[in-house]
Parts: sequence; C-alpha cells; structure tokens
Amino acid sequence: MIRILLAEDQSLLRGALATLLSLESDMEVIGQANDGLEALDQVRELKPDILVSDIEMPGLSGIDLASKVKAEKLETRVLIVTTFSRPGYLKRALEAGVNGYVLKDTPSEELADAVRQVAAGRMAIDAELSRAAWSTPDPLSEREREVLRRAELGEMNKQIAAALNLSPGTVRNYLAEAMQKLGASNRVEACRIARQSGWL
Amino acid sequence: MIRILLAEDQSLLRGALATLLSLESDMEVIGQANDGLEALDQVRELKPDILVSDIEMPGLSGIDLASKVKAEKLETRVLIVTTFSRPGYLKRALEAGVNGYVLKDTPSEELADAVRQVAAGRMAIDAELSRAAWSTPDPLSEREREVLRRAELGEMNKQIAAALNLSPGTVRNYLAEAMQKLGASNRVEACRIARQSGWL
DNA sequence: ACGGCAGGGTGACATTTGTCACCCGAGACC
DNA sequence: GGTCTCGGGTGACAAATGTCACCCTGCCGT
Repeated sequence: MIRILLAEDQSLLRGALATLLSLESDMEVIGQANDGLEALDQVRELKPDILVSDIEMPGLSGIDLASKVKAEKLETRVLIVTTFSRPGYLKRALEAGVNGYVLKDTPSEELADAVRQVAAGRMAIDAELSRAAWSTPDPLSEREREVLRRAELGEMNKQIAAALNLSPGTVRNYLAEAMQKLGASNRVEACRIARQSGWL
Repeated sequence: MIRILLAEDQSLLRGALATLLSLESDMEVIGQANDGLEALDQVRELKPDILVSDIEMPGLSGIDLASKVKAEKLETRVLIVTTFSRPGYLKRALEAGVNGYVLKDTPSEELADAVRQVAAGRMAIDAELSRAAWSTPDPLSEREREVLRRAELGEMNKQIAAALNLSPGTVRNYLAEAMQKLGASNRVEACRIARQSGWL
C-alpha cells in the first residue's frame, strides 16, 4: 500500500486528487497539507512513502521541501506536480533531489502511474521537458538574476543599487547584459522571457 | 440528475474533478473540454444543465464562454472555478452572466454543493469576494487599461502609440494617470497592482 | 445657457533607462 | 609567464520614461 502525503495550497485540487488517488486499491492518502511548512511537519511525523507536492506554496516551495527532505535523510520520495512547463524549474527541482516532476496538464489517469513509478524507486519525469531542461542552459549570472528579480518587482535602478550595495551604473549594465542575453528590448521583456523560461 | 460539462485546460484537475463529481449520486459528468472553443461546441451539442469552467483557457476564456451562452439563449448555467480572488474578475464574470464563482482554494467538499445551488437556479458566490467586488470600483479608463496592458507586455511608448493611433505624449500621459490612480512609481508597479486587483 | 467634470489628446522639460566603452581580478589554457 | 575569457564593477552620453501644464469635446447638473 503506497502511503501518500499531498501538499497543495488549492484545496479544491488537493481534495480532488485525494479522492482520485484513494480510488486506487494500492494507495492511501494519509495526510494533506495546505502549505510547505505544514507539509514538512507531516513528512517528519507520518513518514509517507511519497510526497506529492505543488511547487508554489506559502511557507516553503515544493523544491525547498525536497531539499529539506533530502537534507534530513528522510525516506519519503518527492513527486512534484506543477503548472510550470519550464526547463529552469525542472533543473532546480532535480538539483533539489526531487524524484518525479509531472505537469498539471498531464491526464489524470497518468498521475497514479507516476506515483507508482516514484514509489518503486524510479524517476517519473516528462521526457520532453527533461530534454529541454538540459538543452537550454540558464544564461544569467547570479547578479543579473538578482537585479532582474528586483526590476520585475518594479524597483528602479537607484533602489536596486542601494539594496545590493552597487552603483546605479552597475545595475544598468547588469540589466543591459541580461537584456542582451535574452534578446529583449527592455527590462519588462527581459523579465517575462526569464520567468517564462524558468530562469527567474 | 445534474448533467455537467467540465471546461479546464489542466487535464489533471479536470480529470480529478470529473472523478470527484461523478461520485455524487445526483450528478453525471457528460463531457469535458480542454479549451473555451471546444467547451462552447459541447455546450451547444450536449446542452448540459451546468458548465463548470476555469477562467483562463486557450481559445475562449470562461467569462467569454458565459457571454456566448447567454447571447445564444442556451439553458446551461455557468459556474466559474478559478484561482483568482480578484474583485475585478468577479465583477466582469457577473456582467457576463455567470451564475456562480468559486475559488480553487475552496474545500473540495463544497464544490458539489455549489453545483447543486447553481443547478437549482441560485447563485453560488463567495460572499466576501462579492462584497469586495462592489466596494472597490475599477479606477482605470478603457484607454488607460489598454495602454497599461500593452506596457505590461513590454511595449515601449512609441510602439503603443503606433498601435493605438496616438502620439507618444498621449501614451505617456495615460500611463502617468494610471500610475497616479494606482499609487505606483512606474509602469511595472502600476501593471502589477492593476493585475492583482483584477483591473487588468 | 452656463459651469464643472471626466476622458481623450498633446508637447516641453526633468528624470530615469539603456548603450557603450572601459577597468579589475580570478581562473583556464598554452 | 602570458593571454584570453568571464563576471564583477563604473560613468558619459543617447534614448526613453515620467511630470506637468495645457487644450478640446461630451455629458451632467443648475
């Protein structure tokens, strides 16, 4: 019997997935969490065979969760279920120790199969997404990413410079380099391209 | 027996909701659609009692769907199920003729009740969201919204001016007015605030 | 009829962004 | 040891954005 913990902040989806997986004769949903911290507590306490988790949740993201499960040498395997078909996300998920990565536009019949695969020690990852993850490396340096992240929030160069202890000219240059790498004409385009590609 | 059509581009959620609603003895899921146009075709053909639909879908949004169902005097009632807790969205949904509006962080047990309410001719709307929808009117004019929408996509003032047959000075002024109304310091902040409030 | 208001529309000027040329240190390679 | 590349960092100048004052039309209330 595969013992499953569900972590998803949308309770409609969480409840529906709990119902769906409970219908499988070899699966039991033993817990549900509304956010990442609650999920971590329940992983420690219930020691499920598998954690099925969204990426974007309050408290801790699914990727951060996976990092902590690995760091604490817990036996639970982690299957990410997410909206984001972004190679950058998958790459970071794998680096965090995730054992599966399934998109929310996967047919619901395949979720149970993915759970079985991951519970059996295998990886369950969308093959096309996996291929894309390694063919398009992240072109941004850490500084460029940080500057872009703040620009995306609407911060002006002066503010970004103050926050990062840089001069405004430096910030301008980082933005310019990021724009060039991403083929963008301005910061708004650069931010959108980076986010859509999972590099932000 | 309540005959239901589901419209949701995430097949995982769509399949899980189909399973969940099918477990109710008084409900039958008679069709599923992956996008808005497919949903409209199936509403016309199958004439379900209720259409349960996401808002953001390829082809036609759930709100556009509701408008068309109403315009074609089809008997199907529309229940929106969405992520967006935004008064602006609810307002537009109601104007489009929607009969229910449920958030995806509603407990899954309540979805069936909402379906029954809507099928019975009543409205099923989150009360708090409804209150918020009418207390904060949309401060943007149509032109301001159009200019902001394009700015959000990364278009520069010159480009926006050309697209809307205006001069760049006019575009600058519309953006400035929108920024002032929203309390933003630049276009990026203005776009974020407007989107978060459902006015974009 | 008139005044006030809102929204549509514009350009001069101040401020910010983006371009470009530049410097420095660390690491890899020959 | 020398050269090259990369990422961190900077400012002068051109281009774009944001501020501000202004005009026009239509609608509404008096």
